[in-house]
Amino acid sequence: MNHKEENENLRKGPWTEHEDVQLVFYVNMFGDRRWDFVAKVSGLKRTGKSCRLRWVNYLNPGLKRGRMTPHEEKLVLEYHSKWGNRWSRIARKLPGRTDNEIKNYWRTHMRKKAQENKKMMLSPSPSFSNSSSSSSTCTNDPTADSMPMTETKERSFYDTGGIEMVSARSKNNNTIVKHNKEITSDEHHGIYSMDEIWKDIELLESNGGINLDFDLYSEMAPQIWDYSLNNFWMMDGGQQDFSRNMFFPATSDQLIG
DNA sequence: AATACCACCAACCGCGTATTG
DNA sequence: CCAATACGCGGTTGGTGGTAT
Repeated sequence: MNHKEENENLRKGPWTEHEDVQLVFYVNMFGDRRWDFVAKVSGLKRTGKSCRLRWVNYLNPGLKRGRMTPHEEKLVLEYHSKWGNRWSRIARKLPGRTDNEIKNYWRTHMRKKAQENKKMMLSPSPSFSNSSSSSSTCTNDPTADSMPMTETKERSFYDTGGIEMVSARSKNNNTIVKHNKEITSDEHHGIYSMDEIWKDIELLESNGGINLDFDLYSEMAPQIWDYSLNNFWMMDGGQQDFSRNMFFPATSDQLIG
């Protein structure tokens, strides 16, 4: 198959449960690193990039679900004031939260704040000191309208600096950040270790080997979803012991419901 | 009941960086 | 050292469900 045909066959848009099951299975098999390989070998008509994103933002069992707690909100504000839009870096400080989640949260949160601020500007009140939110005590007010918009590129209204932003924006600094990537316990919190994965694979193999051709959905899915329903995601940050759980997420309905 | 609006979230895209051959 | 490929990050968009009018 040539590249053009491959591209034409690629799926986009929302993931189906079937695809999720398939991806989870193959990530269990091969780990969450070689995404192009996983994408190919799984037979999913998705790019490695898309697979990675789905895993990182949704299927990863270490993820927390539900609303941000006040404490998390505070942390987001705190770290954002330090680092600016370094979402992945901030996410590392909030176990179970993804950069995407934090970014989305910030966007809606800040949009609200910006609107509140505009109102304040239009009808200034003597009682104005800080906006209603419990948490915005950081030195550089993260609300959009306070930010300069006249740089080489127009900035999004919520694109703020943060103390380290100036240096962090330079290429060199970026590299340094990556090389010195802090490996904290946060990063490993709730993540199924490779050892455990390989153990599982060994187990599978010892139980008659792995048959990649079987119909994953019909063969695996019922047990997976049953299991996940009863044991997996716990909403609102209840005690989570992911390491004891297998890797499978709940369906969207279960997550919402 | 219909619709308009808003908030939230999943997913895509482009680009820079890291890795590999 | 260089080019190709893969990965990761940040910005943006589009869909969906809930709420207000």
